[in-house]
Amino acid sequence: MSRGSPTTTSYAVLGLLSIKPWSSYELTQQMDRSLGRIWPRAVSKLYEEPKKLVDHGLARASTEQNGQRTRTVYTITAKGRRALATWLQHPGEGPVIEFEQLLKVFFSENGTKADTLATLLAAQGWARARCAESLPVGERYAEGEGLFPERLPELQLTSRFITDFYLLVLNWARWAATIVETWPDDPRQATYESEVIAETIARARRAVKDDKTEAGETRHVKD
Amino acid sequence: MSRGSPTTTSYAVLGLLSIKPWSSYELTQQMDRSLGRIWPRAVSKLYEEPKKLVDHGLARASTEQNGQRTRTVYTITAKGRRALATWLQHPGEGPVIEFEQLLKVFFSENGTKADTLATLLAAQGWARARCAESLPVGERYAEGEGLFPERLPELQLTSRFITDFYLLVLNWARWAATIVETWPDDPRQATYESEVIAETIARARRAVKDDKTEAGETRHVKD
DNA sequence: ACATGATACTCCCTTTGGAAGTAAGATGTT
DNA sequence: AACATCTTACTTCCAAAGGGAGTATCATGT
Repeated sequence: MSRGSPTTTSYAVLGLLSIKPWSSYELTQQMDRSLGRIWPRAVSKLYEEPKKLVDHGLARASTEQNGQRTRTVYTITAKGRRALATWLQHPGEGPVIEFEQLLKVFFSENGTKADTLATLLAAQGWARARCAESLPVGERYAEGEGLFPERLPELQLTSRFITDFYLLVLNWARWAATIVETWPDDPRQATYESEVIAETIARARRAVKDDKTEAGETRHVKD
Repeated sequence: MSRGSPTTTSYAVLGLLSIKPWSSYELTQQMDRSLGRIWPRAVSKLYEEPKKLVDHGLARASTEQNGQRTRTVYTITAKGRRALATWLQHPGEGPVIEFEQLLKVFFSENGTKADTLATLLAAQGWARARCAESLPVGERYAEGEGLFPERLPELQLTSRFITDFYLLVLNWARWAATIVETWPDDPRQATYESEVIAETIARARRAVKDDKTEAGETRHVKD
């Protein structure tokens, strides 16, 4: 009656258990607040996942009583810690993105200029809302009051990616809106700018060729 | 015997049909080459989707014969075009990202410094490989030879986002590697830099506050 | 006392991923 | 010409996952 082999989601939950024991409700909350930004999972599945970990011997469950209510707390096992370490030995897959607003921009010619502008505005709003959610969390860490401060070496890396991703969405949507503003009302009559294409090609070319340059930090500091 | 209501994937396929009729195999190829970068879908589902469109009256199927082999070609209907236009009237959801390598960085303390560096190197490789795939496509468009050049007003917008996303992954992974290089062998003994946290906060703060600035284009040109 | 929100889950049905498979045509190699 | 390999053109199957709807109990607000 053993369930299928552990998935990446299994390891995500196991990784949280490596920090401390969590109740299943707390796990869903914690995923929603942090990991869900880079590995989003439905709540129902988050309740199932720890049970699978227990089946595999990677975690233990204990039940607590609060009046008529029970709460299940999960704790990582030594086998779980070893499994996590083994999982970390393989680099994992690159990012997968699903961007519905961009999909709509891709098919703009089937709608109106106003549709496209509204979509780009919504993308901007999305990015800002994400940053607005992140800010107080970051500020709490800066004040020395964030959760699990011993994890800040990792958190500084992951939060930088997440924030920059939001900024990418925001800046792209703003830039794209300046272009779509110049479109005629019928998107089918829009024209493109060869310099935009050329700039995009130049950026991709630099990435492919920049194998030898360790300029990452310089670039980031100077932004 | 009507299937469930159209999904975003349905509209993605319908959008491709709005450009021209496609056989189901061609649809899978085209998704793999272009739309799959921002709306990835499994091949098996891509074969199913056009059948659903036909069920809903949004497309028509016709069968062609090639020796003993048949091929099914799908064509959008007028109802399909209207449905697509209606779908475009609603802005859609912001991006969802699943980044397994970043998840592993998040749990670095359970592995070794070398694990983390390998993961960051793999992320760089991923980004470069994606740019290397995109380059010849972009260059073909620059030479005036790309597919569906009448769609270049849209393509210039979407390809910019996609390329900049790859660059984000590449530059972040390089920058993160410079930091992880300074870590001790045991990641649990690593320290963080408060300036990094502060910079991330500053970036998020600017995004939330920059409601009034239309600096998108300037920023992009100056990069 | 009652309403509302939070805690703490479960169930259900649809969508989706991806591996494995089948079949026939086209091209390459000997 | 025979065979191998790749491409075209799909289908099937089972596991993973999404998300809505639901139940029950505690805690807080009015």
